[in-house]
Amino acid sequence: MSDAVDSNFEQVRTDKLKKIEALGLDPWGQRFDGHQPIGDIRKLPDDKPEGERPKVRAAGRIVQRRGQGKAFFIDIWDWTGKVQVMIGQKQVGDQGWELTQLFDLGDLIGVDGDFGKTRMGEPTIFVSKLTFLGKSLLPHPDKWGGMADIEFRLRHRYLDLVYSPETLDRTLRRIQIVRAIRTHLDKLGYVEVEGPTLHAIAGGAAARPFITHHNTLDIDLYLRIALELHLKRLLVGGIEKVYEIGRVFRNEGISPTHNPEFTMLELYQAYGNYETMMELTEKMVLAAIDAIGGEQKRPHGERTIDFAPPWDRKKYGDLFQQCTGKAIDDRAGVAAAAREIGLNTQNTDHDVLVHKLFEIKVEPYLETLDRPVFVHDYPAGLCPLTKRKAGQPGIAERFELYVLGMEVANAYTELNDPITQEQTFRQQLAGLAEEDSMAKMDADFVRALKHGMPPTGGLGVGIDRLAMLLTNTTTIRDVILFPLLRPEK
RNA sequence: GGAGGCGUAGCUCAGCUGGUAGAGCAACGGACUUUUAAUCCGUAGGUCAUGGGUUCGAAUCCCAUCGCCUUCACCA
Repeated sequence: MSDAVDSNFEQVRTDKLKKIEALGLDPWGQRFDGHQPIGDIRKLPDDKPEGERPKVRAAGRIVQRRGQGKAFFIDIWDWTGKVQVMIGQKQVGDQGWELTQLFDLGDLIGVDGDFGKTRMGEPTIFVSKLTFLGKSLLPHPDKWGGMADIEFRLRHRYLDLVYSPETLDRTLRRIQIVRAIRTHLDKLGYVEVEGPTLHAIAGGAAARPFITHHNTLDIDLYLRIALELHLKRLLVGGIEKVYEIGRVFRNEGISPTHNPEFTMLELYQAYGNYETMMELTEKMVLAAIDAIGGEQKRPHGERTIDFAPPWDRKKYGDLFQQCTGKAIDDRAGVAAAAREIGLNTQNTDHDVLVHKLFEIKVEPYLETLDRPVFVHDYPAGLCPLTKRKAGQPGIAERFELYVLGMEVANAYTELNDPITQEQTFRQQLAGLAEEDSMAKMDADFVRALKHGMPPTGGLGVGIDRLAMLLTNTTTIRDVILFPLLRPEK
């Protein structure tokens, strides 16, 4: 961006600001009570004859202007809609007319007038009184060109919200989705809590944390990578149905489906298991869909997702057999299939090998499905902190919800056995690479478990990804208002 | 982090195998009291991301740097 040119535009507008002051007006505006949402005004009858028209008061941003001699037609925008206002020289007086000459695209104004139609049939506020509410010193994008540059839109999200209707729409729908989830869970008797964001030990997931520092205590702290370990402490404390919707931070790559900070729902129900969570997940997502219009067949990019219940449930092992032709416990067959596609089978755990094959052979198949599918009953080796199925020590009670191949939810029958938990912590630590060595034994958490945690069903949902799927958005950066960007130089 | 692509006026974009930087909107000056693809006449606006190099001559070719996008890897 060229400073010389910017300051030129800015200078012109600053000069106008001074002229507005010279008119005795406040160029930054004052409290302006009682204005009606433009969307509401647009619903008023606009076919009344002059004299019987509804009186209205609106406030908004000037987004388009058409001068016509002694009359101006201006479109003002607020977050509920857009409406044309007509400003006539006779109607607003000398001061109002002089002010009108000083308007720029982007300025904020308030209008009082009555609502009707012009001769051309356009719903219009015929202004009797103008109030100046705020000057814009920098030029806004023009309405016709719009905002096409992705980087420009991300760095000027405030403009994107005004000039890209889909951005505002998507933002509001995401908010409705989250609110519907909260309402649904509250109705079921879950309570929402707020766990700490600064952790002495970043646990609950396999991810690299961000490091920060507390000055007075003089200790390094980590931004949380999961909500899990504190919510489980609350289960020990008797809070039986608990959830948190909150930001977690993972110091990893950025992609259309990954932002370094993102919003997770984690939920735990004492005396439940993963089946409890499957039922809950389906109902909760359907409640969210209801909140934003209710269509269960939803477009997503080139595809259509059909959320009509009941959603399919497929066993991990069955999918594996279907897509690889090998039984999941066929050690020789799995190894052979792995070698066939160039995987190193030396010193690799059988279950780990199975999952690599799953990613390569099964996930592409899951991407082809246009309905959500619960994949359940995972190999126990993949989820050490999950309870085993009764009588099947090789199978863990876990499911993941896949939609178009995207992992949206992950749920477990949680391990509440502190002895196994502690062993697993130790095994993980022993096998960690140098760069992951910030992971530590969470002795305090194990101590909590030793006081007795109920058998529990637990669920995690990536809220951003769910919002993507429900709002037909293909990049996570468009469901997050301020995704991480490198700072401008 | 690897590989590819992109970066021209405030915004949206042209600019061919190297030959004096363009348009529309926005802006500025003037005209017009009912306009709605966006009235008419005129004016101004650019270190072509940044820094090097090749060349008589670079927005255009080469190298490096910065930023964004796509993709792979890691994850949710």
